[in-house]
Amino acid sequence: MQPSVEKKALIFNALADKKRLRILGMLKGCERCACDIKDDLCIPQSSLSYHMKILCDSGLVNSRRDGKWTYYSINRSGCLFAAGLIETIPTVEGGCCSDKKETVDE
Amino acid sequence: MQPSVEKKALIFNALADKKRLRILGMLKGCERCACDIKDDLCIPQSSLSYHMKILCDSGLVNSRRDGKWTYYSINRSGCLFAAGLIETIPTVEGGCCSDKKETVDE
DNA sequence: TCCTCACATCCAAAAAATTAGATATGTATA
DNA sequence: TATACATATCTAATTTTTTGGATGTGAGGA
Repeated sequence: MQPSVEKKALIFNALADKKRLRILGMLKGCERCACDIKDDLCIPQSSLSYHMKILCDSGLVNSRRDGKWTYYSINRSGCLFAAGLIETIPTVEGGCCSDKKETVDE
Repeated sequence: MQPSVEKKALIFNALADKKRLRILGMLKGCERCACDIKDDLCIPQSSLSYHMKILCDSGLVNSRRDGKWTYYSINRSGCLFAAGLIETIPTVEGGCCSDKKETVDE
């Protein structure tokens, strides 16, 4: 079953920001702590926290507390889920719009 | 090669809005004219035009003029491209962050 | 040509997202 | 316990996005 438009918007909104896309790029293949990301991006700590919350709430990023530090990493299954949402955009699952033929590409 | 963060943000931003997600849902499998979408969504014509421009500029939707009407449809290759962008979020292509091992899921 | 229709664009107001300093919370260390 | 540190949350200001009426454009039809 497809999630609600609210849930989808939450996920894609997390991806719709240049800073957050850079953060995801920094998390490729490796876990990183907040201060590390903050230094690389040269943004205030409160701003980093704001963006990390959006990324975590979307399910695209995991967070893990270790003592004083918070480590972030890519949530692979969250990313696959999001990719799947886009892949199904062109597909008709239940039979919409009065059984018209599917559109051809260009 | 990966597109710029600006280009990625443009694409995901198009998907990050409830109205635009509903529009994409309406275009599943069939082409629709602007007035048709406007009536279904119950929004002013200028607002619909605004959202359709964002969707077209992102490459997710095609537009076709036929006389007085403009028909919109899903751009399948645009959607596949966008899905691919998400799929590659967890993958390391060039070897980033000092050769650390890739993170495991959860 | 004049008129109407479908749609795009313009513009100012409203709403939402982002920023960054201040403050709060939780953890380790002395 | 007192302190320092890392991060989360709060808050107001700023920026960006969205809205919707007004206007412009281009395509038919009379």
